[in-house]
Amino acid sequence: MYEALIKNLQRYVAVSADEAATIRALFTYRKYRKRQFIIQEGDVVRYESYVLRGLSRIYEVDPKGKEHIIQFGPEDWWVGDLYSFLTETPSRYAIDCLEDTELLQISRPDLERLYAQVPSMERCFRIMIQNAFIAATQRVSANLTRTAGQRYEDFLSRYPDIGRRVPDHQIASYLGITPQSLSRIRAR
Amino acid sequence: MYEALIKNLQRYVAVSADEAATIRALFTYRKYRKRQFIIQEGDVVRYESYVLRGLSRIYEVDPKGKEHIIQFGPEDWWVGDLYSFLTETPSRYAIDCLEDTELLQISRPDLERLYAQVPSMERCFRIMIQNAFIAATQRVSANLTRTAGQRYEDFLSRYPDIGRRVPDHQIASYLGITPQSLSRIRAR
DNA sequence: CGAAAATTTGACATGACTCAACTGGAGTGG
DNA sequence: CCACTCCAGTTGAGTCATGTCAAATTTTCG
Repeated sequence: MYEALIKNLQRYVAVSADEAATIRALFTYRKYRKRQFIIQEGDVVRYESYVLRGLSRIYEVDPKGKEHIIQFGPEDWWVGDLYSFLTETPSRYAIDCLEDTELLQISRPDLERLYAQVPSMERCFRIMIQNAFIAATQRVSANLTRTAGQRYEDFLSRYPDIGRRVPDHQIASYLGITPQSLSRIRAR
Repeated sequence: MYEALIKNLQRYVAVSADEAATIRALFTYRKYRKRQFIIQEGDVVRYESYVLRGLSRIYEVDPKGKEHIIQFGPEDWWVGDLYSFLTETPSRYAIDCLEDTELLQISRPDLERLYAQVPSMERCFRIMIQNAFIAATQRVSANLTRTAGQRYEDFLSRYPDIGRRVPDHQIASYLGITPQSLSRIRAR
């Protein structure tokens, strides 16, 4: 089951058999059920997680109790809260599962061991984070330049799969609008 | 003048005298005047730039001709468009100078040489991009959870310096509101 | 000083929100 | 297998924040 992770890392750097063994040794397999929390608000995040199977969501709860989805975590994505993970500070976010989910998790010390023992991982993670940064920048830009309706269409064409797997009100939360507004947009 | 760059890189990794020489050899110093373009929309971005002095803005122009500021680039920040830079694709963004600006620029081939000749740069850029990603994620989250007025206060307390250096209508553009709305928010 | 840019203000339009009610499935347990 | 509940989605009415358009005022800077 580590194969999916290793294949994914190999998109960016070569991974020898030895190195693959090190990777296998440092990541821990873990299963979560639908609705189960991976992280709760206020936890110090101890693991970054690669999604083998399933779907989760990272979200924030505002003072009025409303949930705002920051990101979905489908197969082959990473979920976690880098800020909390790196600073060992309580997280403002919660992560829970929209479907039964299987993860490969790595702790902070083990990630540092990984960088030390497999130097190409430094490059590999640099590239993966770079891609995540580009995506986050595009999302900031879309929030500034596009209407809610356009962002909804963008979302469906970029993540058709997620669009089929989650209820509309979760997508509304990701887009930053109410379920009612999304319903009206869809009715156009 | 390369000292500021090297000192900044040393926040994350050690840099030997030899390595510093390599860095000096691969970055090019360049000056821009206020209002001058560093990148124009449609350009393929050939350089990532470290800001030695001055202030620039990365922005996008929407179909109605309105400018939306994605990011400011003050001293010690990096400006550019990673997506265009990496994919050699025309940029959707423009970058121009709000003040006279001095940059240290590196091209894609030279950046690859830097990674090859100074392996710790792979780690250094991983960490810097990681920080940029965290900041971008926080901005996405703020757009979802905070009102325009709160985002304005957040901006002023996080970047008091930029708040003093740029006119309000540029901050409005960064916050995603009109100058008129910002003026009314300020009047509260 | 004078022109251009930035900011403020007013009147009005509009898009999204809130609150509320209603519809239609999906899942559950008797 | 049906009744019941729960949840997602839709729809309506009224409100509010922000946008648009226009003009007046202030500030900046050549």
